[in-house]
Amino acid sequence: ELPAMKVDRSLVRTATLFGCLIGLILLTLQLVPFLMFRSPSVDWLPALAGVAFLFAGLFIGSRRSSSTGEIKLSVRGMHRVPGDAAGLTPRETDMLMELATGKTNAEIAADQFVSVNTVKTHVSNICGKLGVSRRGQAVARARELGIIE
Amino acid sequence: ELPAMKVDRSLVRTATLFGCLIGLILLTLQLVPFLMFRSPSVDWLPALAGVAFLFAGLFIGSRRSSSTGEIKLSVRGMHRVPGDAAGLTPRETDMLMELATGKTNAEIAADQFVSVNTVKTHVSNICGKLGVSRRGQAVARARELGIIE
DNA sequence: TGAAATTTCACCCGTTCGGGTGAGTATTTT
DNA sequence: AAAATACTCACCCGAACGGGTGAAATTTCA
Repeated sequence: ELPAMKVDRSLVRTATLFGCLIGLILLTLQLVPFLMFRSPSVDWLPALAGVAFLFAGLFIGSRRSSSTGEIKLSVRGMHRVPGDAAGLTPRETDMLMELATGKTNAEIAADQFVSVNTVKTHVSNICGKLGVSRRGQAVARARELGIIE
Repeated sequence: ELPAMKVDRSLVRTATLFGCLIGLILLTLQLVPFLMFRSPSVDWLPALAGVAFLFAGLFIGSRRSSSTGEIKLSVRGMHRVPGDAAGLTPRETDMLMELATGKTNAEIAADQFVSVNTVKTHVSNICGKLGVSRRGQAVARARELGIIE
């Protein structure tokens, strides 16, 4: 199998934000004069490019799997992450990293672009797999197992 | 100043338990024949020794300050512990160690022989000193600062 | 392609946590 | 001895968490 394209998670996030921002800016630059000054001369090419950037950003951002450091759409297979040893799925490992920083479920949800309920489910599953009952214990256990740091 | 008598925290706990156990055993060995067989010949010296051991164990156990690794009644001064750097008191460092294991306030309270309210106060103060708002963040921050591990 | 695994989300309910306030005791320092 | 610091405990309330159940969409893999 091909080696997965390694991309830093923060890099992915930055790319996502920039993609969205560029898209919005380009879009705004085209829409504002049109709406404000009734200017009939609108270049639709930059506008379309803006929309494209926007969706590209959203697309990449929504599919990023940060724990593996890979973008899902790049390659498949070869997912050997620390969490595997404990039977954790890639997504669960993501959540575990967030847990280790002491974030609330709401904060994790915002970071990972999912709902609070989803985060709760993941955390619950993590606790089950690590044989603990609370998030704090999960972090401590994960450290013992070498999943973290 | 005299150097503080260094005593490992688990050692202190062990000493406490053994003190209590020895006291109870000695006491039982004297009381059982007395109560069961109405034996009038009771050696009171071992019995008293048992009581002494018992109270010694309870005394040491109740005053142990585990974070410093010192027994409070030993010496005073010279309290240089990791937590000092962050302005944490010895007791607060104790609590921090407990926090890192993911225990609940109730569990910590039981371990440290204080009330749940006391634990809450300590945790709250720790969070304040570390500039965070939740216990999970406190643990993460403490790790960054090298207070833990 | 079809079964298994993963990821996503919702709702309820009881427990735990965090923030604030106040206060008494004990220890250390000045 | 007085002041400062540390430790202890209590109560209230809103927010966060944990446990359980159910379910649908997606992805992975045989």
